[in-house]
Order: sequence, then C-alpha cells, then structure tokens
Amino acid sequence: MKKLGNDHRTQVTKMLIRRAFTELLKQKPMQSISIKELCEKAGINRGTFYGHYTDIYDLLEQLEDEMLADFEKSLEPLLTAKDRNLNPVEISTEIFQCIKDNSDLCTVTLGEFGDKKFAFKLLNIGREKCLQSYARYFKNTSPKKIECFYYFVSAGCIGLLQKWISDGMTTSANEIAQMAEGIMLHGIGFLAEKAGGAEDTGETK
Amino acid sequence: MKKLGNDHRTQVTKMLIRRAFTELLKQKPMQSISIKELCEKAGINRGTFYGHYTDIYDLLEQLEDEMLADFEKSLEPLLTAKDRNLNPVEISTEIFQCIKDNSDLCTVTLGEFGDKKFAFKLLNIGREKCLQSYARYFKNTSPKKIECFYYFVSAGCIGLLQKWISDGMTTSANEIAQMAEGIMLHGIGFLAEKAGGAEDTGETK
DNA sequence: TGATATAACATACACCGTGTTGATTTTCCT
DNA sequence: AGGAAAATCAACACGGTGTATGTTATATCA
Repeated sequence: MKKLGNDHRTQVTKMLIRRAFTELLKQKPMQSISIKELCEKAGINRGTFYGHYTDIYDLLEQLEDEMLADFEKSLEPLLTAKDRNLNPVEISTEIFQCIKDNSDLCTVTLGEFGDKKFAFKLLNIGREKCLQSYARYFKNTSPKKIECFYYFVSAGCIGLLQKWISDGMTTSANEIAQMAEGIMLHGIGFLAEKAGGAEDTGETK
Repeated sequence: MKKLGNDHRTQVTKMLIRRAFTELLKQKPMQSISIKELCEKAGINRGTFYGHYTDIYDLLEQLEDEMLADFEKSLEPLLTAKDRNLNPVEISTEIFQCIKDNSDLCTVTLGEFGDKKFAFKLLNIGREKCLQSYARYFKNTSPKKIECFYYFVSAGCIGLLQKWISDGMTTSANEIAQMAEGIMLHGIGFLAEKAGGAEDTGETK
C-alpha cells in the first residue's frame, strides 16, 4: 500500500469503493466481504484497492474517520459558543441529525456488526465538555461514580441510537435527543413525566 | 458437519477446543483466528473440529448459548419466587457474578470484538419481568417511551459492565449492581446521592 | 467381556482469497 | 504537449478452507 495523492482519479475510485461497500453491507456482515468481490462490484482492479487500503477493516476505519471529521465540523459552532451555556439537547440533536444524514454508513457502523470503537468515538466528541460540566456541579462526588455514570449514559445513548436506526429513523432527531436527555436527567422518573414533548403514539412526524 | 452425540470423547475435545480458543483470544481478535491454528493449539485434528462446528463464529455462538443456559439456571430461583417481589439489585448482582465466574469467555463476548447479540441476549433474561414491572407502575405512559427507556437502560448496563470488565472486575458484583440501579432510578441525580452503598474508594469487598 | 457403533485421526485434494510484483495503459495537471 | 501519477492487467506463491477418503482408538450395550 503506497501512499497516493489527492488526484481526481483517486476521488472517483474511493467513491466507487464506498458505494460498493455500503451496498454489500446491506446483504452481509463485513466479516464475510472479500476484497475480491468488493472490487468486482465497484468495477475497479483489485490492485487499485491495495493502493488505498490494506484491509476491509482499514477501509471501514477510514470511512468512519471521515464521517467523524464531518460531524465535528458540524458541531463546532455549538461547542465553542462561549457566550452562552452548552445546550445538551441541541448538541445531541445535531449529532443524531448527522447520523441520519449518513445513514448508509451509520446503519452499519452502529448496527449489528459495527465495531464498538466507532460508537464511542462518536460520543467522545462532546465527552470532555460533559465531564467538565458534571465535575463542576458535583464537586464532592467520587471520580469513580462520575466515570461510571458517564459510561452508563454513553452506552445508553448508543443503545437508544441503535434502536432508532433499526426502526428506520422515522422519528425526528430532536425527539430522540429529548428522550435521551429525559432519561439521563430523571432515570425511571422519565416514564412518569407528563407529555414532555416526546409524546405520544400519535404520528406527529 | 455431521451431528455428533454426547459421547465422553466429544466432551473432552470440546473442552480442549474451548481452552485453546479462550487462550488465543487473549492474544488476538477472533476475526484473525484460523481454524487451523486453533486445532493445532488444542492438539486435535482439524477434521474433528468440523465435526462439531462449521465455523469459528459458530463455535463462539455455541459457547455463548451454553453460558446463557447456565446463567438462566442460576437466576431461576430469583425470578420464580412468587411469594415476594423481584429484587432488581439481587438479580443484577447475580448476573454480574455469573459473568465474573465466566470471565475468560465474557471478556471476549462482551469486549471490543464481541458481538452485540450476546449482550442483549444476556439482558433479555430478565426482560419481560422488567417490562411487566414498568408497565404496571406507569399505566398511562406510551409504550414507545417505555421501550425507549428499556433500550437505553439495557445498553447502559452493558456499557457499565464493559467498563467493569476492562477494569479487571476488581470491584464486587454487588457494588456494580447498586451503581446500575442508582443510575436507573435517579439519572444524574445519582451523582448527588450521599454514600449510597456503593461508596467509596475503600476496599470493602 | 466381546461385538458394534461412533468419534477422532491421518492424509490428500481441489478451491479460493490474499498480497505482491512488474510491465503497460490511461488520465491528470501545468 | 509532456512528464508524473494512478489505474489496469496478468501472473505468482502462499496459506486457509472445506470435503472425502480410509484407518485407528474408544465408548456403549447386550
């Protein structure tokens, strides 16, 4: 795998690879996708693939990183707004929206066979900010508890996210974000809340 | 892969395979474990492997299912006690303890490269019971919200579990179970609680 | 205990994906 | 237009896979 520049040609082949990859992922888990069939589907030479990636896994990782870079760019304005407090729901909504926009890849990277690293990279975007907030409010709480809470809540959000994805992302990003916040803030008490905005069975898409 | 009976010999080979498998998993992700090397390490013939499993993934799945059966057996007395209410912390503690007892496999099945199916199968053991409880207490909450809550909390528990595992399971199962319950019940309010049982850095195993 | 069934072994085989190489053609960029 | 860089093509050795063969060892049951 020799390094290749940013030629116009490489852009095209990368796009072809990505397209073929996501299509194949609709049919089978990535573990059983061979480089050979990927290249055939993409209509490129197998040697060309090795020019850009070492591996199927390497491919996925690069695609993930590109996405994450995009996400961070979208979130930057929300995270650096120093004049006002961070709005967790706003941030979550933005993230969920980004995922919706990249659903072809995200259904995989966050789905059944996706690697867990990606999911956590995702939530780590706003991690430090969150932890700082927690620490500020709960000064005499042991770091251990804070850490546990963070892990629980991160994983919880991802779980909710996965449910959302497997349901076809029919509800709006904002609604999911509000659910997530509600649960984080109140735990099971969230279920007792009266019509928090994420209500109801009515199809108010 | 022809089906084989429950001979004494098969028990031995299966045990050899399991041992070799878990040892290899300490060194590399299962994706890069070949059947060949597995059999060499186990000291069995490659053809023998195919007599029992079709695949490395098939192997893992069977091992998982065996574990789950064990878990359910351990939990049965807690779940069927009709004379008194279910005690969530007790149940969680029991599950976490089971995992600790099978840490050789669980560090993999729940770890970085484990498949997510297993984690959810795990929490589905007590799923219906939980949902029934929720539904009983929150009669006029939409099923959608309840479902979301369940997914969030399930995933959260698994996340906490994974952190616990990657930390080497040093703290007791009960302590983790109490943390999990605290977060589920109070959300971020959990951080404000004064010395709930799961306190502190003191090693009160 | 001895006969039969069954599992594990040993070996061989064709098949396929991998990763790499070198020569050739096409495309881009200035 | 001309040099540089990327994509193509053909070919290669290598290693794991899955299957089939016959043989040996061991468990099960009458």
